[in-house]
Order: sequence, then structure tokens, then C-alpha cells
Amino acid sequence: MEKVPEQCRVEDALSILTGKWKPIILLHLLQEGTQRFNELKRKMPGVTQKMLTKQLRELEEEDIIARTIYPQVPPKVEYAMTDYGRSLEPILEAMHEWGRNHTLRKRQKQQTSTS
Amino acid sequence: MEKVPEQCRVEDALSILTGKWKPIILLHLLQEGTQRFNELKRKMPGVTQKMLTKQLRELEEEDIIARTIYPQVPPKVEYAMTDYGRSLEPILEAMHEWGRNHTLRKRQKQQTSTS
DNA sequence: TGGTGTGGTATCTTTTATGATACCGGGGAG
DNA sequence: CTCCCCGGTATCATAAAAGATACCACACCA
Repeated sequence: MEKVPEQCRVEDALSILTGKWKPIILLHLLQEGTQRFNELKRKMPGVTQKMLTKQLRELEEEDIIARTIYPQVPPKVEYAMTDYGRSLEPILEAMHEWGRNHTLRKRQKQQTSTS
Repeated sequence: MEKVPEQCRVEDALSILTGKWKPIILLHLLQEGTQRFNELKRKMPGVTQKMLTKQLRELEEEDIIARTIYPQVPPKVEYAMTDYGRSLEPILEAMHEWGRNHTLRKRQKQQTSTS
């Protein structure tokens, strides 16, 4: 029936989330809604135009975000989560929750090692 | 109060799961319990010894898995999930569930494009 | 005596991801 | 006229991840 091994599914999700700037892009779009290119760029210190473009394109390719071009001058391009993209939210939340505990744990370790 | 940006938490989780062989290692250990090195290796076609060692060491470093060496000849080394490692299960399950739908979606897209 | 199984290391090469930098068109501000 | 803003592209360089290959000690088996 199903020939694809189980772990491939996990890797599918992982491959979409993996990328230096993708998690933060997704969090911005989820939490603050539709954003313009430079708006995102300003909120992500350190990212270069090229990298931001690339990561956005890859997310768009997977139908996680939608890119809307307004035929104006100067150009206006907006990025928004798709419904499909929003289906990633449980994963991001699970990771966020886990990460919170991970941070706490690290702190405790540091304390015990310095005491 | 909290100076660490929210997305860092997500990236913490991601950084632990990311690695070509880590998801499958974790799934094997979760589903089949403690495993020896070569036992894992045989279940992961294509992995080289070096890569398997590296990924296992990284997971051990993060306290996700535990490495037990039995002072025998020939050597016997076992890998097992730690309790902490098992706390990743909700994330892996969320990704697995998402991946299942992702696969279905891709298939549907192919069908509509070839019809 | 030579080959096998165990759990690795040490090098080297290739592939992939990320980054720095320069450039673009065209309107609007000064 | 000159510069900036916007949302990019193109080129080149670097860093990081992954892979190929060879080697190791030791005991066991035949």
C-alpha cells in the first residue's frame, strides 16, 4: 500500500522548515500577517537581500507562502502565509514549546556546573 | 524579562533535528528501543560509518540519546533515547502527521496536472 | 595463517548552503 | 542632475555538511 518509509514524512516537514531564515520568516508572517519585502528585511537583521529572496522563493515553491506583486512604481511585493502554510503552525508551536524547556534546561546545567 | 527572541526557541529544536540521518536514527530508537551501532547501520542503507558516528555523537552531545560502552571484545556499544530525547516525540509526531498530508497533497497535484 | 565482526578514526574530495558585493530600471524628492 | 527607494538579479567567494576511502586493535573461527 504505502511504499514510502515513515521517516520520509518527517524529513519532508523538516526540509521545508530548514534554512537559516525560514523559521523567522514564518513566525513573522504568522504573528504579524502579510508583509512587504523590505518590511521583512528590516525585521531580520543580518539577512542579505539574496538570502531573503532565496528563502522566500523556496517557501513559495512549496506553497507555504504566497507572493503578490502589485504593478506599481516603486514596486510593491507582499508575502503572506497560505492556508497550507498555516498548517505548519502545530509543528512550530511544538518546537517553540520544546525550545523553551531546552533553554531552561541549559540554564540549570550552567548553574549546577558553576555552583 | 526574556531577552532571547522567540524564534530562537524554534531554531534550537530545529538545530537538534536537522542532519541528514538524525530523524531516522531517532525514529529507530523510539520505535525499536535500544540499538547497537551496526544494528542501526544495517537499518540505514546508504549511511557511512563516519556519518552515523557523527550524527550519533551530536545527538549524544545534546543529551538526546545515551551511549553505553560495554568493555567487551569485540566491542559492544548501545544507543538509547534518554528521557529528554523522548520529549522530542510530539515534534516528530507533528512532523510525521504533516508529512503524511504533504505527500497526499503532492499526489493530488500530480493527478490534476496530468488529467 | 588468514579472514570476519566490532566500533570506530583520519584524510581527502565533493556538494550544498550561506554570504559579500555590485548592478539594474524607473519614478519621486531635493 | 543626482540621489534614494523598491525588489530584485548576477557573480564570486567562503563555510559547512556530507561522502569516499583507507586504516586500526582485538578476539574469534576455520
